[in-house]
Amino acid sequence: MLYRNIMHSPHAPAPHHDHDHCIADALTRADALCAERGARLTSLRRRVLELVWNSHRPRGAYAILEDLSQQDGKPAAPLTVYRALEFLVEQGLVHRIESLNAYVGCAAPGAVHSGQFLVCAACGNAIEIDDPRIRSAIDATAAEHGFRVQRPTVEVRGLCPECQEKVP
Amino acid sequence: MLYRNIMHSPHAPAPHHDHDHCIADALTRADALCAERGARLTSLRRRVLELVWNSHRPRGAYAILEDLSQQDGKPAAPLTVYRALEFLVEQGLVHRIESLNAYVGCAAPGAVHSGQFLVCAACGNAIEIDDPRIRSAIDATAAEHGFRVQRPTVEVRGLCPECQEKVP
DNA sequence: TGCATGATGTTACGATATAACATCCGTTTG
DNA sequence: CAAACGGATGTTATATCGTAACATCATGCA
Ligand SMILES: [Zn+2]
Ligand SMILES: [Zn+2]
Ligand SMILES: [Zn+2]
Ligand SMILES: [Zn+2]
Repeated sequence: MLYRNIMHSPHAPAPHHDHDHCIADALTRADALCAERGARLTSLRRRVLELVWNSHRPRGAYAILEDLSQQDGKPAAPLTVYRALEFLVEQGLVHRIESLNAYVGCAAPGAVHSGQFLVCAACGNAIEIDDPRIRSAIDATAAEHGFRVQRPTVEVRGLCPECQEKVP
Repeated sequence: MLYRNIMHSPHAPAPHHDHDHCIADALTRADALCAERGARLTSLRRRVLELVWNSHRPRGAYAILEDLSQQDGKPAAPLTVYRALEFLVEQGLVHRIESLNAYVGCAAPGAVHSGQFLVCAACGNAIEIDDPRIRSAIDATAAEHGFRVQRPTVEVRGLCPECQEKVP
């Protein structure tokens, strides 16, 4: 069913995209990547990944926990979700947005990239980008300071195109 | 007394700098800036700023709270510190490090800059930088996406020069 | 002096994250 | 097959981070 989830995520990065396809695609790629690596994408982890992909808005661990509890009828414990998220982040299937304490599906798992995000303050969508200029600028300035880069965090808070029209 | 605080902050960005001077300088600039703006740098806010500047390591709100409580003998409430920090961040005297949920003194208050940090995973020091290449790369890619930038967050986790020598 | 405004105190609570230990379950191996 | 092993999950409790609501105090001004 095309466009089904537009109701669920009214501020998607591409406003009229088929988000069901985003989800299905993310799960398919996750299956393939984990199989390839011998990582165990268990039923629970796969369900958490699906819940993270529920929209393009970063979701808090406790929000995911609620979804999970509703699915199962019985309430789940925070650790259940945190452990699944830990696995998914390790595998590069999910990114943590530090400035929101929340998690969002990776747009390009498997590819080497450093996780840069444009986070809309109005609709909450996080657009993942991978701008080599940002990365090389970071690498250059780090080198000048003799600093060895492990994990760069780039999170740009602002307004996405759709939300600029609404509140100009 | 020169070098006094080397004991207190053994991993300062410039290993042998006079940190007392950092603190005094930060307080002097804060006084001047707030006077200039008509902002009220009260006794409490000034003390919190001093505690943030205790080292170059970002400190959590509750750590600052403990210091404050010890100074006064009586325990302070979290809100006391959070409100002071809110003021200091608004005035650009302190930055919040999102990836650590912690606060660090601004190296160049008053000047326009966007807050970029090299955060050492070993010693915990946060070196503040303001690389125009990073900022313009962010602006460029945001423009290409039609995204209006409000507040860029750049926090690079890695190893500072001193800590690379210790754990190569 | 009395008032207005902003700063601080007090209490309670909400949100985020992890520690410690038990149990389950699929795989390997004797 | 049975025993042993290791990773995944369940359970309970607790640590850490942050804010709401309301009272009180301080400061400057009419
Ligand atoms: Zn989508
Ligand atoms: Zn990604
Ligand atoms: Zn938006
Ligand atoms: Zn600064």
